[in-house]
Amino acid sequence: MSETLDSPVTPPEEGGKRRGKNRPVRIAEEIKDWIVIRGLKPGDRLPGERELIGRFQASKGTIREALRVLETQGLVRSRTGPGGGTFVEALSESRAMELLGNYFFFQNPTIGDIYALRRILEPELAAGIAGKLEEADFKRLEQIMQIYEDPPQDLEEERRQRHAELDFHSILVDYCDNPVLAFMCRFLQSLLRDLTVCKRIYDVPNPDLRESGLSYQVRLLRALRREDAKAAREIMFEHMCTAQRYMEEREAVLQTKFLQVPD
Amino acid sequence: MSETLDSPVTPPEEGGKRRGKNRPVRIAEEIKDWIVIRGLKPGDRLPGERELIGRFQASKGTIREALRVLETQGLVRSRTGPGGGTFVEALSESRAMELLGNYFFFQNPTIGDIYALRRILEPELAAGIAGKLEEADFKRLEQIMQIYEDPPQDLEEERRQRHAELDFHSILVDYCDNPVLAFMCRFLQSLLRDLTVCKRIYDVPNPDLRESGLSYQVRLLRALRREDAKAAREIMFEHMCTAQRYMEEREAVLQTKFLQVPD
DNA sequence: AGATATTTGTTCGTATGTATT
DNA sequence: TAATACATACGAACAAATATC
Repeated sequence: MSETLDSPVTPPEEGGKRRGKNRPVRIAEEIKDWIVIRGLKPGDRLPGERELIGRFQASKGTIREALRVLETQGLVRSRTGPGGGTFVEALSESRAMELLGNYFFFQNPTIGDIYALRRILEPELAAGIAGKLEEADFKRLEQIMQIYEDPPQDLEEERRQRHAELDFHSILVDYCDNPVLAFMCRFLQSLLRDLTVCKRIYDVPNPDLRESGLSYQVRLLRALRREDAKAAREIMFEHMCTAQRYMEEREAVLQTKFLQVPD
Repeated sequence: MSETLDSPVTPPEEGGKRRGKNRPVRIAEEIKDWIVIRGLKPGDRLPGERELIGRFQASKGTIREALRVLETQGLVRSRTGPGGGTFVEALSESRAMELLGNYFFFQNPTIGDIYALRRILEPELAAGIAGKLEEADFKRLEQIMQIYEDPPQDLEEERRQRHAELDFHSILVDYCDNPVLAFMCRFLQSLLRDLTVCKRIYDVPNPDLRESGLSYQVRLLRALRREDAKAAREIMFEHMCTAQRYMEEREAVLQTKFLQVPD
C-alpha cells in the first residue's frame, strides 16, 4: 500500500504471478542485488534488521529467513551485540566444498571417476608450482611426510597416515595461483576423504600404498627443488596412476568381502 | 586460523550449545541427519511443520528458518496446499553451479585460469565420449552448429553465436558418464558465460574465433563418428589452445581500450 | 567486575494464501 | 462453492549475546 520508500530494486511486474519462489528467497535476491549495486565488500555492514524491514517491506521473520538464505550461501554473517549486525562475507573455500559436496552425495562418483581427474589435474598443479617454493615450504612438506614415514602401529594410525598423505597434496595447492585449479584439486581430495568406500579402504592396512606414495613424494620434492616442472608433472602423473590402481584394487577386494556378508 | 582437522562426526552433546551456529542452522543439520538416517530419497515427504515443531522442539519461526536453509542448499523443496509439504530433493546441477559461482565471484579467475583447465578437461571429455553417440546425437550437435555456420549480421547475433558454441560443448557433456568431469566442464563453461570480461569479448565481432571454432568442431565430429578417441582428444586440445590464445588476445585489446578511457 | 545499551535470536498468536477434494 | 490441509506471512513481546563505560 504505502509507496513511501524509494526502493531501486523494486520488482516491476511482480504483482500477479509468483514463479515458485518464496518471498524470503526473493528478498534474499533483492538484498544480494542491493549489496552488488552498492559495491559492498567483505567486512562491510548491512543495515540492521529494523531498517531492512522498512526498506524491503517485509516482516521481521521474513527478513530473518532471507538473511538465513544468504548466510547459507556463505555471503553474509550475523553477530549480536552493539557494533554487531550482518556483515558481507566472502564464501570460504571449505564452505563452497561443503555445498558442492551435497551435489555429489546424490551423484555418487566412483573412485575411478575421481582419479581420472586427479590423474590430469594434480600433475598440472605440480608443474605449475615448480619454482615457487622456498626452503621453509619444503620443510613444511617434509614434516607432514614424517607422519607416514614409518609403518603404522594400529588401524587408528593407519587412518591418520592416509589423511596426512592427502594433507601433503592439499599443501601443494597452497602454492598454486590458479584459483580454479586449486579449488578442483582440493575438492577431489575432500571427496576422497568423505566417500564411504574410501573411508573403508583407509581403515584397513595398505602397506604398499604408503611406501609407494612416500617414494613418489620424495622424488617429487627433489624435482620441485631443482625447479624441474616437466619432471614434477611426470612424477605426479605416475603417482596418481599408481594410487588409482591401488585404490581400485582394494575397492574390488572390499566389495567381494561385503558381498559375502549377508546383510 | 581456520578449524583444525579433527572434527568428529558425532556431535558433542545433545541440547548443548554449539558456539558460532544459530539455532536454525543447528536444527537444519539435525533435520538433515534425520533425513539421512531414515534413508529418505528425493521425492519423499518430510513431516509437516507442526510435527517438526514437536520433534525438534523449536518454534514455527525457527523451523521455517531451518527449512529455508535446507532449501537454499537444494536439499528440500516446499509446496503449499493439501498433499503439499516439504519434500526431499536432489541438488540440481544448475543450482550447484550457482552456489559454487558465489565462491569464484570473489576469487575472480582470469581467462587464462579457466582455459588452463578447459585445455586438459575438454580433451579428456572428448576422448571419453568417443563411441557413445548415435546418429541422432550427431544430428543434434550439427543443428547447434548451424546457428553459427554463417557470419553474424549484428552484435546481438554475435552474442547468440558465442553462447551456442558453448552449448555445443555442454551437449557433449551429456554423453560423459564421469559425473565429476561432467560437472567441472559445465562449470567452466558457465564461468565463461558469466565473467564480465568474457561478456565484453562476446559482445564484439570475432570472425576468426567463429571460423576457427567451427572448423575444429567439424573435425571433432568426424573423429567421434569414426570412434577415434585419440584423434578427438587431440583435436579438442588444439581447439582449446586456439580459443585461449584468441580470448587472451581480445582481453588484452579490451584492457588497453578501457585504460585509455579516463575514469 | 558490573551495569547498560545495542543488536540479533527466539517464541507465540493470529491471519492470509494456495491448491486439492 | 465450500471445506480442508498445508505452507506463508505478520507483529509484538521476550531472550540471549556482547561491546562499552
